[in-house]
Amino acid sequence: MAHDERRLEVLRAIVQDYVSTNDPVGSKALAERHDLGVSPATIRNDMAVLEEQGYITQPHTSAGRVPTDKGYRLFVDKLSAVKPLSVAERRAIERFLDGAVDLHDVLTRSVRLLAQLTRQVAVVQYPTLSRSAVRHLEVVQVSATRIMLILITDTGRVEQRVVESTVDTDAEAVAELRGLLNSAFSGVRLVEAGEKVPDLVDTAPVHLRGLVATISATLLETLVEPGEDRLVVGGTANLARGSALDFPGTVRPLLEALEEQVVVLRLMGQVDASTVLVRIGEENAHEALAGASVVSVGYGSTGRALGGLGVVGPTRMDYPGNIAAVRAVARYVGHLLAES
Amino acid sequence: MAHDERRLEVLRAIVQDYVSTNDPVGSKALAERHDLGVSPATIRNDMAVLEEQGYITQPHTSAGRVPTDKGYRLFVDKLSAVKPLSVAERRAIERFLDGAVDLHDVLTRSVRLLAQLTRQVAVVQYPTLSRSAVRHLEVVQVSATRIMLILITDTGRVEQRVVESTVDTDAEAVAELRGLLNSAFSGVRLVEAGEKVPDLVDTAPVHLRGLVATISATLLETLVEPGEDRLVVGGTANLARGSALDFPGTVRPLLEALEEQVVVLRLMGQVDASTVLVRIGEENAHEALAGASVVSVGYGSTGRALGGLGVVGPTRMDYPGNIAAVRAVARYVGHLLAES
DNA sequence: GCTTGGCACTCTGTCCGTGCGAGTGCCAGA
DNA sequence: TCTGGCACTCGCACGGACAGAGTGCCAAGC
Repeated sequence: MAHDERRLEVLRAIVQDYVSTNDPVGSKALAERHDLGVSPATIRNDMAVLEEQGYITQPHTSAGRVPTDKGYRLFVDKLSAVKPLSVAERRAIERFLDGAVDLHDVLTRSVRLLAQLTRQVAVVQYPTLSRSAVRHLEVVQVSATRIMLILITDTGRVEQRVVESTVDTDAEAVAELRGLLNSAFSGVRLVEAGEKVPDLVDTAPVHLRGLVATISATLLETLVEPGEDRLVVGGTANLARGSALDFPGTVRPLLEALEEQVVVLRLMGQVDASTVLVRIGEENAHEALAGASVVSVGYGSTGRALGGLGVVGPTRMDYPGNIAAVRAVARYVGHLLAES
Repeated sequence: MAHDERRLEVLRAIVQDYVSTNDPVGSKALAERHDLGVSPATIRNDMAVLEEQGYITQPHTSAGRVPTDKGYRLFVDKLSAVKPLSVAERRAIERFLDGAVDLHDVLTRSVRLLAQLTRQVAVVQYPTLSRSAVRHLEVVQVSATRIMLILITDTGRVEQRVVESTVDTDAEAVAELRGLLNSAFSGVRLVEAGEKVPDLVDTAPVHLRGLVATISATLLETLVEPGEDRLVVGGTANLARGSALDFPGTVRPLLEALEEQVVVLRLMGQVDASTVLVRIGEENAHEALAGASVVSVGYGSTGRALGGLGVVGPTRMDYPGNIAAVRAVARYVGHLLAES
């Protein structure tokens, strides 16, 4: 079946040429640029079969062929080798990320780096709160009747809430409360901490019980329904590059989806830290992303993903390169967050 | 000088028509749509003068006239009345912003709201750290040799840094340190707090002196060189609306500038809370913004601006409407931040 | 049976010439 | 000072011609 093999080789060549030139690719050009060992006429026959099978299509008669979503899918699954990053790129990642001072800084730098490496739109999700643990709970008295609760997670995220209290509170009570909360919750996963809140009210020393009761609702809310997960987006300027060619109508729906965040966050919720997920065109099951591909992976040192990151671009993208870049950045971010 | 007056009336009509229709406007259309009381021929004479003075220009012979930057400037300064927001809009602002739980939430909502009201790109600056005061300084022991410093400002911003310590530290010392820092810095402006750091090292109790010395460098850095000011951007999808018409080449440089942030932050540094600043086209003195206008104002309750917010769009924008929207949102954000 | 060269066919993108309409500038008259 | 009229200038849309790219098919060769 040298037959089938060559046909796949033709598909690979089509994808590679189309990705790099952005022109529908014809049989003659293929024969010239690749050593397929056969004439254009033979390639034409193969192309006819590939088209019938749905891997490629022609925009119009007398134009070259263009891969379909299905064609890219086959390419990604079977035809593309992992493209390792160059030493220089690897070093650039380290240099770029090493100066980060806190979580926000790490994520901002990552998103820029990723956008630069791939020349696509990059997205990085904040570490999911539901998978994080409490590092510290801080209580600050803002005024006589207002208390601020600050949650710091093991990944460095900070969430804050202000609680109105009907009773006056003194500094000593605040200190006690702080101790109470931290001995109860430090190191505990957020979900589990949430479950423990009712217990806390019951077991608190009598003189603190009122205070604990007052803050418990807000505390619970902070722990179990923490502000929606956030997303850092970068490199949107890359959308304005070949837009007319890459995105049929306009980039507007895509920009809207990126700002809406919720769509992308749903995608990011599906990643795990070991395998890179590639969603091509219609596979995205969301209209705004139908013309786009998403390459994403989870980051996190221990195997469980703390969050996801990835790139969004036209289906006509350099999959091997983007997969490699996304994986490399994710790995490095994972290391960084494990350290801090 | 009824002369000059009518001529200005003509300019105003041109700006209004051009903003709403996006077509170069001719003398005939002008005479029809506005009650200027004179014939198209007269208007043509006025237009010739306006063109000579540099207020309007024609894209090519036999096209209508289009306002120049100078024309918009005159319109903004002299010809446009403040357009008060409708009650419904005012109520929408309140409804939209009232549910915010923390600073990030306030700013994110504001930027969305502003983008929606103006149909332009909206930007909101985080409260400038240099103008904020310390609300609370928190010290958390992360491990035996690592301490995390957390700065909470009176505007609700949170900055965090990890300090490596060579000496082991116990919980009691941390608590003492926390007390020391807060009694020294609570309520003090960041800049001034930074100046007090050396004193602190000298006056600290002997048993804490080593610890204080260890953290003082990081503390100083956190107080006086706090992470660059941040910007929240929203509504970039609005750039993809009439782009071909509004922005000559492409929106790419503009998107890049918005992501770079530094250019926009510099603009925001110039605002104050009382007057709305309008920069039109070339006035922006930055290439990427040369084809755009920026409407910005500071927010903050007390008169001193905590930060800036505004919109960026094509020079062909609804100035009165955008000015009103920007001012209204800034006022409301100021109230919200003063409360919390 | 697979491959190849040749050939006719189809379609797009481009160039050019034409006609139309919008809008102007100028001038003479009110 | 305003107004109506008129000639003039362009840009743009339309349509036909043309070149070029690429295909599909067929008959011949290995």
